[in-house]
Amino acid sequence: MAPKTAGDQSLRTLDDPNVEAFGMLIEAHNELANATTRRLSELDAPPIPWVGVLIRLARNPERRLRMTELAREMTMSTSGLTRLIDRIEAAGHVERERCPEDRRGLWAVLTPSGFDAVAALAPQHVADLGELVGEALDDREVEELTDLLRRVRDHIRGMSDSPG
Amino acid sequence: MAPKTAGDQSLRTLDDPNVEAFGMLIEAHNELANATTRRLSELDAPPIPWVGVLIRLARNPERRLRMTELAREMTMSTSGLTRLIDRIEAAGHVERERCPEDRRGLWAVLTPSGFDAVAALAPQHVADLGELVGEALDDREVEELTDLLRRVRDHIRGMSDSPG
DNA sequence: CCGAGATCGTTGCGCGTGCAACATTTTCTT
DNA sequence: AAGAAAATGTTGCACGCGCAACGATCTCGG
Repeated sequence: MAPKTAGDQSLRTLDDPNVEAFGMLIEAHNELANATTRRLSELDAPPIPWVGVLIRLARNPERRLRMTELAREMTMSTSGLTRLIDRIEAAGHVERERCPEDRRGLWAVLTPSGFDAVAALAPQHVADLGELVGEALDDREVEELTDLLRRVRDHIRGMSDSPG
Repeated sequence: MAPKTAGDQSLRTLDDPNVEAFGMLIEAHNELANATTRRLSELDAPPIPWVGVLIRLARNPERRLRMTELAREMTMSTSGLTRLIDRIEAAGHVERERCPEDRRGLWAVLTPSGFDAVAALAPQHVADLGELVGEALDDREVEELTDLLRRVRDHIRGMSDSPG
């Protein structure tokens, strides 16, 4: 019998369901993000963060969202969003509009060009995700996955709102 | 009744379970990655990618992995991994070792210092994830989440191995 | 045995992001 | 009403990553 290394015990701690879930979340995310990016770029559609912004704006009845709110929904820093909107605005898909009732604030407003861009990429995007996700999981499982992820997300957001 | 914008129909396509799951995967991943990074850095533990490398090396009985294989497991490019290992090696947690039977290849080998680092951060890491994930989901749900994510990951990996 | 092609890991380069600091405006406190 | 504190969005800066190109080595076919 080969002698064990001294620290083996400490490592067994890492055989933990939550750690495993975390690792799998990272790997699945990376695989899915890479695959989706590849497919989008083959149709010279914009990269994923652009799509995230455009979709969120398009879903809103007003076709507009405040910068900070958009950053929060995108789970990214406000400075990151500033540059992101810079680029999307340069492409003509979005415009900044001053906010009357709070003169610090800005609206990110979807332009007609931006709307067309979403409409153009949507079918292919849906088809891609159907292939990448829908083929791996049946309908019920997809909904379950969404539900589990949402609960994790909301739990963490709730913690950082009132940090321990 | 307010008249509808012309393109509204196209956007309804985006109300798709797979798209929703995709969005939730990104958001949950970002929230979890941010929260975990914050907690690790409070204990001046290394950032997440370091932990990913160290854990994978520590789990291996030989305490070593080939660069390309490690990159594949980390779901990152080999060039990205080269720099990552550069930094971890500079910190003394890993060493590169030439591969006898394939003189192109290198082993990334965990050093005792690297092993200690994993052992030191493991308990806190497990506790953090217990709080971030385990509190949001019960045991069965965590395993279900892991299973669903693994199946998505493997499905995509299978597709890119034999691309359409 | 030799050459074409694949594989391994590294490098130059550009890009997208987060952090800290900032000006501006709003909100809270007293 | 006035000053402190918080919130909004932008900027300078540095960092980590992917892509393309590369030298080195292995593999396979003639």
